[in-house]
Amino acid sequence: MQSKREANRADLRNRLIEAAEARIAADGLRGLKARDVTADAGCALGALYNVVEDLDQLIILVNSRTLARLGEALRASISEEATPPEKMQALGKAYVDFVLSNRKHWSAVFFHRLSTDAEVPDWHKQEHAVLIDNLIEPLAQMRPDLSPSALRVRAGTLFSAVHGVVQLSLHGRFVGTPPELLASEVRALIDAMSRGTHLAVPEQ
Amino acid sequence: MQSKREANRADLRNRLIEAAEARIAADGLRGLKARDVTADAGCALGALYNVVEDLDQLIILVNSRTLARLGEALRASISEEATPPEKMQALGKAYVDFVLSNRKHWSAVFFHRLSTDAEVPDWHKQEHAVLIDNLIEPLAQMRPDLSPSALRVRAGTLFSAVHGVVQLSLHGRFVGTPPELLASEVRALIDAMSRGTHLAVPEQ
DNA sequence: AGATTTATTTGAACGTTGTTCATTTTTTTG
DNA sequence: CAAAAAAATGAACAACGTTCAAATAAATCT
Repeated sequence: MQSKREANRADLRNRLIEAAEARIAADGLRGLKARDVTADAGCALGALYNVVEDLDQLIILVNSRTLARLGEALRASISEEATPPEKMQALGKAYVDFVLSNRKHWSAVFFHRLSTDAEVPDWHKQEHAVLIDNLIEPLAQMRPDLSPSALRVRAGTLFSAVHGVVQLSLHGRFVGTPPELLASEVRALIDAMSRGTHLAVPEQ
Repeated sequence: MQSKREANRADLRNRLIEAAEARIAADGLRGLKARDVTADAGCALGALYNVVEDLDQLIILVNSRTLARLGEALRASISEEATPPEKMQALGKAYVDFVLSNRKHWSAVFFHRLSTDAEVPDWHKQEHAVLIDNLIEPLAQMRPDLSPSALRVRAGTLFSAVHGVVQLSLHGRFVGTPPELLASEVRALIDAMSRGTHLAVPEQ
């Protein structure tokens, strides 16, 4: 059997991901050093490259986990009996809450840029869908005129707008919403966009 | 006279800023290397540190120029006789246009993070005010109920929302607005927020 | 103008990165 | 249990940003 090899490999991989996750939580993306994570995971420096392509790919694996956790938080925030506008507000609040209690991890998801040419793998791009998946159903109820594809577009715009407010509030210089007003401004934004976004999305 | 010293100093500083500006335009923030800019500017590697604190500070100086150009583009986009909603739409369009034709420089402004502890100098934080300055007057006309400070907050939120849509459209993975729909989605967003943002901003 | 002091420019050298690869160690196979 | 295959190791490398003693240039003084 070759299961021992595979098991060890998977074990080390997980230890590295967890070490990287902890380092990012503590010191942010910039605080992630190959020598630190390998020391934390209890392996040699070079071992990292047996189990993972790159430091970049290790970051992607951590971001993948973060997106999964965020997706779960968003999904859990909507109760079946809420009205569509209530669901949207719940999602907005859940997003803000998640960001506030996972700031470094959230920054890693949205600030990480690949070093050189390399492209973000497709499977990881797809994982970002959790950011808008839960928006589509309530939005569809409020906008029966929109086609499924137009709905996806508008949901993406809605998320992006909320995300922008959150991001500049925490990372922006001077122009962002003051953090103590973040929650209420996001509420106002979602309110405005839920009620007021009645311009059509051009098809095709 | 000691003007020759000062002149040379200022000269080199400008050459370095321009070299850095060109490198950022070509290769982005990650493509900015001390050895490259000093070679481009025609000085020794160490000379950079006589004239500028840091590579980070050099980036800030480039970003400062970018913000000035952006501010000018925004100011120029509003015609005196336009209605407040028209002014807002003009600002939104001007922002999108500027980003599209200055992508790398714009990314540098919003993605640059200082390496270590150091804080962004206050004068540079203040420069970001150009992003919302032109929004306040039309917004004030549409929302006479808001106090000056509430107006600033709401203008910041409005800008942040538009900025988020633009950013995730260009840099986002999968969830952002498709670039070909960016202009129309920003229009819809501004329309919604201009007409619909009627929730109060809590004072203090 | 020439000598002296003062300031600046220089690039070799340092410390810290991510990544590689010959060698050693471990695991699997015969 | 020996031979073959795979994986783990950490020294070495290249590419960074940054520093600093030495060299060069500018300003000041007699």
